Amino acid sequence: MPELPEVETVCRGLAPHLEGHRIARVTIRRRDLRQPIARGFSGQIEGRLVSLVERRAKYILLHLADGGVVIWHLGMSGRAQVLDAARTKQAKPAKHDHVVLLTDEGKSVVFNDPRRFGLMVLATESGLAEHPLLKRLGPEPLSDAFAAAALMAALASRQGAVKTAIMDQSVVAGMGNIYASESLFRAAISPKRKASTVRGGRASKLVAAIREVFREAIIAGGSTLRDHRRPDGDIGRFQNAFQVYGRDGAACPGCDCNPAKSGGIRKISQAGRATFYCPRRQH
DNA sequence: ACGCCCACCTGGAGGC
DNA sequence: TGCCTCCAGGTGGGCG
Repeated sequence: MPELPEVETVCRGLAPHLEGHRIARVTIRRRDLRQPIARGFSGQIEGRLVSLVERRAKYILLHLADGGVVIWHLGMSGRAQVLDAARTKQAKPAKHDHVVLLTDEGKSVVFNDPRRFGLMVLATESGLAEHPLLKRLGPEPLSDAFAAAALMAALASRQGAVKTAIMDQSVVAGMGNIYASESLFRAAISPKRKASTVRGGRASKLVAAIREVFREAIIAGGSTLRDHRRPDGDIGRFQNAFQVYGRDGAACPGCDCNPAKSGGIRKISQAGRATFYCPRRQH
């Protein structure tokens, strides 16, 4: 499920309930996620103060005041839900609720993940940048480090398709399958174009398109196809703004190509993932 | 080093 | 209703 905008939305929803608060108790109902939750995890978290909630790529980082960091990934189907004190008291765990963080205000933060592709591990603040999960991540697309020159350099040696390349987390941190198609559409670049040929004006357009799509999607609270929810339970709205994703057979919103006359949005498969694009508009 | 294929896991949708 | 197949927003290991 979650790509950069969804994870950003989750972080912003969690922050008011966690920052400046202590984690009073940790309940683990299943440890066998993508990486197993370590035996000592609860003991190392309980009683500690959360100083900052932030996102890096598709990871949620819960910084603890005394030097630890919880690295949390939602996988494909993960959700983070905040329950207020009253609901925490009466709530019985739902199916696939794997971890519950109880705060000093009596609220709970619940990690629910049916497919268990997510993970939650404890790292140290000092070793964070070199952590195996984080050390190969590329620049944050909404930061100044993500510029046309940097993107060009990252793509220069790549012989494969640009769509597959920008989904590599070392190229664009936080990119995922939906926003890759949407960004390439906005930049009018074919997803099949060889990555190394995205240079100059095309690279600049792609950088701008990626930034624009992510910014708009964050404002919309992300995209809800099935699983994504804000921590308060609300769904995102950006799925209503998709221009190509999931719209194969429809007319392209950027040109007048008629689906009945072999125009319209096409669906293809690249590296095993669905890609949507308009062959008339994107080159 | 890169690129492709697959596995990991559950559940929803659609066909018969 | 039930069974079967396919598909899904991510990641990384194995292989060529």
